Amino acid sequence: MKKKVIDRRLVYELLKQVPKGRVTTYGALARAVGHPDSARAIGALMRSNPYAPAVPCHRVVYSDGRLGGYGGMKGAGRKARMLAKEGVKVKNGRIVDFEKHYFEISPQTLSSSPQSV
DNA sequence: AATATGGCACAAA
DNA sequence: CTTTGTGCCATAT
Repeated sequence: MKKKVIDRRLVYELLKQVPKGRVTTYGALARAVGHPDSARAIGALMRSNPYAPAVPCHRVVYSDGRLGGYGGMKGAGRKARMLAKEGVKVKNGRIVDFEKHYFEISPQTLSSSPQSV
């Protein structure tokens, strides 16, 4: 039993590893950090985004390929614009070729020791 | 410490 | 395909 605390640092690091013009989902990100069920938690971390703008939280979208939210689901339009500017085409709130722009994050263990049990 | 909020995911209809 | 409802978790105040 380990602590069920998502490593903020790890989340940001993983997110930072997402190249420009590429997008990922909270779920995938959550998995990358070792919390496959904490997709929402990831959003929670992004919400405060203490590492902003070092962390491109705007590159994180829904698993459905939609944009998701941004500032209370109000600045989603802005997010779309940013992504479009980076090369991710967004059409009517939906990412074009989402899976094509989708970037699967590698579960890097960062500086922590994996110590698999 | 507890409540409210929130930038999600998945299933079913 | 769209919409509704539920479950999960962490943050901020």
